[in-house]
Formats: sequence, structure tokens, C-alpha cells
Amino acid sequence: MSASVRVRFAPSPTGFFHIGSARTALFNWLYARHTGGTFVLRIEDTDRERNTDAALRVLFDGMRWLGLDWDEGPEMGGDYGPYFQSQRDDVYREYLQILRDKGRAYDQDGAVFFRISGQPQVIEDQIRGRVERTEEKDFVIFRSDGSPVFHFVNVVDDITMRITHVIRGEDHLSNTSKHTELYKAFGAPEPVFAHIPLILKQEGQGKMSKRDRGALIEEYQEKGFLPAAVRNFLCLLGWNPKDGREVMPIEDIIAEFDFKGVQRGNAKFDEKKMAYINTEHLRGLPIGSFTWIARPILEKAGVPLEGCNEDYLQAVMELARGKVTGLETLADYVGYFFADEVVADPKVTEKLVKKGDLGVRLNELEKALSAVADWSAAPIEEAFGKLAADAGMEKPFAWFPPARWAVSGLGGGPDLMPMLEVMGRDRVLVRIRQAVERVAGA
RNA sequence: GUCCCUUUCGUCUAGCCCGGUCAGGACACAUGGUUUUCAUCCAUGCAACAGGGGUUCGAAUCCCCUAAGGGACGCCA
Repeated sequence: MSASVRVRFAPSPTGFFHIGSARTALFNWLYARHTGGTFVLRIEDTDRERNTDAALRVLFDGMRWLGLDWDEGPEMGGDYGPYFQSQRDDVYREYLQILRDKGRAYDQDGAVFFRISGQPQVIEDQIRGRVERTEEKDFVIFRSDGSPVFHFVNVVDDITMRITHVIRGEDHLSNTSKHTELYKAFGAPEPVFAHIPLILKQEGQGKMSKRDRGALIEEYQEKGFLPAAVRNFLCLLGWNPKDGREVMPIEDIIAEFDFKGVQRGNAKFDEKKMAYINTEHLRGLPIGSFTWIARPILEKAGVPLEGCNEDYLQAVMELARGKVTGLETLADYVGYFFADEVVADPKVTEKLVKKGDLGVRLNELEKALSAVADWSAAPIEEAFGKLAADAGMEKPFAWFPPARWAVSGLGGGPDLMPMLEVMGRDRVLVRIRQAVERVAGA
């Protein structure tokens, strides 16, 4: 199959992985996977000063984190390398010579200029339709220091790497006439172009810049977002399957992805929707995976998990899953399950103390819970019911907030009964006794 | 300034190609319900065809103009 699709992502390592770049990479990757084609990663490192190993690592880490595996490129090899522009100088010299031989390149002011044809360039863009633009000025292809310029290397690399489809941001649409002029000058077939919309910042105007919140893939990695969720959200910014589905497994997106579903207008970033997509993906996770992912995040937040029983950890995670909207809030939500001492929220304490009977309620609780033979949710609930009955009350609501406060120090959290069950009888009783002392000391 | 692209609820969008819909969905927001609490869950609601001209019995859908937004005009990529 000589018609096999070859697409590429050609980033310049800048030290951060911008959300817009990531989405361009993603759309190329999706198209390759959808068509069974090849996804090439090429590093545009002609600007030597900005390129460091650290910058490359940010890029590779980000790509791999998002699951965007490349078929050819750095660390993978391939038949069309090298995949660093800094190593392709001889290719560029060779192609420059072609232009010189054809009389399409000339020297001026120490630089090499490309002589345009001046013919209107017609681009049959897969997303925008027919676009015409006429290039009006000859442009530099080699700087006076001898280094080749982006438009030139980009086209030469795409020709020599046999790229069939160029999928990139709309900011390159106006540049495309330069590129088609070059393709024609080389006598090379033009690739199919598809210019995707840009991602705009959610407040203010203009496209997302690296300083905007949510603009860097590293942020999501650090905050514990699920890569599958970030990837899903990025797909939805400018593409949709037309049938209303939003939260989708990547296999389904790959199956559906095509240029018809790509939006023409730019899309504003929306962190709320991003968070929602993340929550949905979190919900869909099996508890084992959830725990596996949550563990390092909890440890990073300072929750002491060393020596922690695996079943206990998983049981706590079960309580949190489905309630928590983001992994970054997990430590606050269930951290006290693992802490040695309960740190009470002063506001909640004050509120309970004001009611006046906190000490009494806690003592009653201790007595009632000590008597629970089989420590699980239902018998515990019965013990609460008995407390209420003995006090002549319909429902045991009066004991709920004190119990929650005693074991967690908080006013909210997971459902109380399962929470007490998971925490275990000993820990609960100890904490209630400590709470009694806290009240006495206050 | 010149050129290119774009325009449906606050946001992401379906519908547009092949004119006739109460212009649909999701997020957000609001209200109500559930819940000891809550960041969960359920229900309901709010809210849009940028403007102006045509064509047509009929226009979000076709044509023209204007406006607004975005982008490109580097010896950056």
C-alpha cells in the first residue's frame, strides 16, 4: 500500500509542552491511528540555544503521558531519519542546490532567498475547503549565518520523510502559500493539508499562551489529572463525533475521528469542562486502578501511607471514589483516615461546641459504639438508632455531626456509617476518647 | 496597513452541503428533591442562529455587504 498515510508532529523543544501543541500532536496521532498510518515525531531544533535535553524530556514525557506513541522519530528510529533537524544539514544543502540549479534561489545580503513564482496558490484544505493566497515577496530560506529557515526545512523534511498529510494549527494557514511554492519548485507532490482551529484563552482575548492557567500539559501531570481525561477533553476542543457523545474511550475516538468532525472556529479553553471530563473518567476507573493512581498523589500531599494496609487503603479509596471530583482534593477529603491525630477544623468545632452538648454526645457515642459486637455499617447504624430511642428521639441525627467531627475533625465527607466501618472499631473509639479530651481542654 | 480564516445559548457544540425542527445535547449557572454533611445523585429551569440586505410561500441553512473575533505578514518556529 503506497497510499499509506504518514503524518508528523514537529515540535520545537521549548522546555514546556503547550496544550495547543499537544492537541496538534493528538490530532495527528488520531488520524494516523484511524487510518492505520504512521505517526512521525520530528524535532525542529534549528534554534540551538533553546534546545536542551531537559526541554526534550518535558516533550517526550508529556507525549508518553498522553499516550501519544510515535512510530518513527527519536528513540524509535525509522527509515527516514535523522529525526532532529539539527542533524539534517546535508539534506538541506542538497535541496538548496536543487533550487539553485533551477534558478529559484539567489544570494542577497549574505542570505539565500527563494524566488517565488507569484502564481496564486490554491490549497484544498480538508477542514477549510478551498483557500487561495498569493505569495508576494521572495523570502529567506538560509540566514546569513548559514542556517536554514523554518519554511524551508519544514517542507524539505516533509518531502524527504514522505509526509502525506500535514495537520497543523490554523496559524500556519497563511504560511501555506510559501510551502506550496516550495513544493512546486522542488517538483514534489503536495501533501494534503488540514488546518485545525486554535485554542483560545478562557478569559481575555487571543490564543492560549504558556502563562495562562491550564496551558501546560505538565500542570495536569502534576495535579493528578488522568491522562485519558486530558486527552479526551483535548479531542473535544475542536472535534466531536456528531452524536452527542463526549466522555469516550480512546478506541471509540480513534474509530470516529476524521476531518469532517473538526470544527472550523477557534475554541475557548474551559477548565470546568476539563474537570468534569476528569471526574467522569475517574468514576469509570476500577477501584484497583483508582487506588494505584491515588497512592503517589496522597503521598506527595504528605499523607503518611508507609506501612499502610493495602486493603484499608483500597477501602478508603472506595469511599472517596465517586464523590471526589479531582485527585488533587483527595488528601483533604480522606487524609485523616491515615493521620495519627485528628486535626479539627476550628469552624466546625466552634459550631458544635456552641450547641453545648458535645461532650455528652461523645460520651454517649463511646459507650454505644463500644457495645457494637459486629463492627460493620448496619450494626453501627443500629447503635445510633438505639441512642436516639433511649433519648426519646425519632432519628439519631444529633449524634452524626459529633461522630464525624470526632473521627475526622470535619463537617463533611463520605457517608458516615461506611466511613466508621472502614476506619475500624479501635481507631474510632480512640478518636472519640481523644475528642472528649479536646472538648474538655477547650 | 495588507492578506487569510472564522462567527448557533456564558462555554464546547448538533443542525447548514440536500431551505420547512418547539433550534437539540453537554458543561456552567439557578431552583427544587435526596442526603447527618458534602465535592455525589435525581428533576426542572435559564439561555443562542453577529447585524443588514437579497432569493424564496418559507432562510440558522443559499447569495451579497458590514461588523466583530482570530491568524499571518521575521535572517522565530
